[in-house]
Parts: sequence; structure tokens; C-alpha cells
Amino acid sequence: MKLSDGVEWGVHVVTLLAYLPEDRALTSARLAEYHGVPAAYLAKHLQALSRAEILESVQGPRGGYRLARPPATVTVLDVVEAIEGTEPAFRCTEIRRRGPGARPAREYPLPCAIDRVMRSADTVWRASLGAVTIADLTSAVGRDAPPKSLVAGAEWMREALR
Amino acid sequence: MKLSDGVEWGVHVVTLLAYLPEDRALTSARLAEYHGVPAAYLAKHLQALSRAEILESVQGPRGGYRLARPPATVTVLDVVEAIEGTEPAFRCTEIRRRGPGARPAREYPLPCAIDRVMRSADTVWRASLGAVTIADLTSAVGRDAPPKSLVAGAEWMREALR
DNA sequence: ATATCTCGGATAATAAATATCCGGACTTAC
DNA sequence: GTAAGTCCGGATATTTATTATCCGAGATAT
Repeated sequence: MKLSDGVEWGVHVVTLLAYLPEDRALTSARLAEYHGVPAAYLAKHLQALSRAEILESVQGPRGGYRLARPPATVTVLDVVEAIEGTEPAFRCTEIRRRGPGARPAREYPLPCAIDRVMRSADTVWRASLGAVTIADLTSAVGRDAPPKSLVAGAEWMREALR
Repeated sequence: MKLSDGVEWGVHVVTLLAYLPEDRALTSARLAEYHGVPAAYLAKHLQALSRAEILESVQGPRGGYRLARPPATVTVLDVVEAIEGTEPAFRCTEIRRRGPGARPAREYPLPCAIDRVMRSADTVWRASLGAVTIADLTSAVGRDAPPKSLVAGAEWMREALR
């Protein structure tokens, strides 16, 4: 069980874009450069975030990506699900209905007990991620990041938007 | 993000073995037959459960697997971690320390904010799985399973232990 | 208007994780 | 003691994820 690398990149990208001036955008190449990740693969995940209407793409010169809605309305779960999908990690294959004890489907009114346990864990996991917004992350970054890093980041962005 | 098939098999196997008489064992072939899953691959996961001291293996004729400890002392999390590993699904690669804003490691006293969020979700997920024991599952199965399925299962086990 | 820039999607190559199989080592029952 | 039965761990195959490349469609600044 492992989350795609894209999840980490995606959350970082969305967090960075929260610092972007309203009417500007950053290209996928710039975003890859800033985070030090492969541009081609990041581009793929950015498309997913765009389809999920978390990011908005702007074509042509001075184009790129920007947030499609305010940071306080985007949760970490939104980003994770845009990239990783909404399917639960555990998929019950109903093995209780195979083998010697098997009975016709209608005799199983309730979902498998094991499935229930796994689903419930999945639900609290998602709830936990859904409780944090991108706005929360930017506050945390503002609080925790090395001051010099913030300054350098702001400088980089000024340059990138030139 | 997807859990291995072995997780589902493993939980089912452990649950079934909770019904086994104290001093007997079931071979991996029998367990595979009962659940209708590939024998060779199930065997591999059984080894993992054995290493984790959830199951106990008995070699030679009349050998096989049985529980290493009482069902009430084994949680679903134990089984999941035995098969899937204990590493969190999200692994922070510290991309905040790459790119233009990068600073020397010592300037980052706290873990990355994104990592904290993901870890926290991972923690509640594991806590949720850790709150359910195999004993809970056998009760649930006894309550929910089609009565005829329980009878047939008991009959199968009698035969398998012949 | 047009040349330039950007995303979007398709394709292909590579790496990694997962699933499957097989032969050897060990234990037990007789 | 011995033969049958079982697990164990490594080797193999298959699938999935990651990375790279390319070209077309659309948008924009000049």
C-alpha cells in the first residue's frame, strides 16, 4: 500500500499556488523547477487536478495553472482524491461466497464484516484529510518554514512572473 | 493506493482459524481451497503471518497453520501490518528542501506540515483497524453469516481434520 | 493577423511492485 | 530409520506505476 508520489507533489503545488497573485499563473515547467521534480510526470498530475476543478489552466503566453477556487474551500482530501482516485484502498472480493460454505447471493443481506471494518477505517482516514484545507497548510508553512526560505520563495515567484 | 489481495485473504484465514480446535492445524492448501484463492500465493502470505507470530506453523504430517495466540488478542491491524508492512502509505520526500527556497536541514526543526497531516490520517486509520479484534470478527460472522453457510463450514472443517 | 506559448492527450520506454511458481529443508508419524 | 507431508525462501512472471517524448488545439500578446 503506497500513495503515488503525485500526491505529495500535488499538495505542495496547490499550496504554492495559494501564494500566487489572483490573475497570474505558473507553468507546469516552473512548478516542476520549483519543487525539483520531473516535469513530464508532474504535468500529468496537474491535468488531473485541473479536471477535478481544483486548478484552472490558462493557455497561451503567460498561461499556466492557478487555483480554481479559494484555498479555504479546498481540502487535502480533495487533492488526494483528484490524484489517487476515490476508490477505497481495500476492495472486498466476497471470498465468503466462494468455497464450501458458499450460498446464493440473496442469503447475504449485510456486507462482509471484514469489509465493514476496512471501510470504516477508510472513512476516518478520509475524514481526517478532509478536515484540513489548503488555507490551513499555508498558515502552517508561514509559521514553520525557515524565514529565509519564505523570502527566497517570494523572490523566485517574482522572477517567475516577470 | 491499493491494499494487497493478501490482506483480505489473511483476515479471512485468521478468522477461520479461530474456529479450529486447539491442537490441530490446517495446511495452506486446505486454506486456499476453503477460500477459493491461489494456493501458492496464499502460502506466501501465510509465511508473513507466521513471522509476525499471529499464526504458528506445524510441519510434517498433520501439520499446517493455527493461531499463535487467542483471537481476542489479535487485531485486524496486526494482520494488515503483517502482510502490508508498517510503513505509512505516504512517504514525505522533503521536497520543501529542494528548489529555490531550499535551506540547510538544521533550519527545519519541525516535520513538513503536509507530512504531519498525512501522518495524522494514517494514525487514525491504524487506530480504527486496531480497535477490532479477530474475536470481534468471529462474533460478527456468527451473527451475520447465512446459517447454512456456518453448518457447511463446520462440516468441511470436520472433514479436513479427519 | 500571426507567431509564440501553453495545455491536453496519446504513445512508448523504463522501473518498481505485485503475484506466481518451484525445489530444498525440516518435522512428524509410523 | 524412513518415507511422506509440510513449510520456507528464493527465482520467475505479470501487472502496475513512473518517466520521457511528441504533436495538435487553443489562446494571447504583439
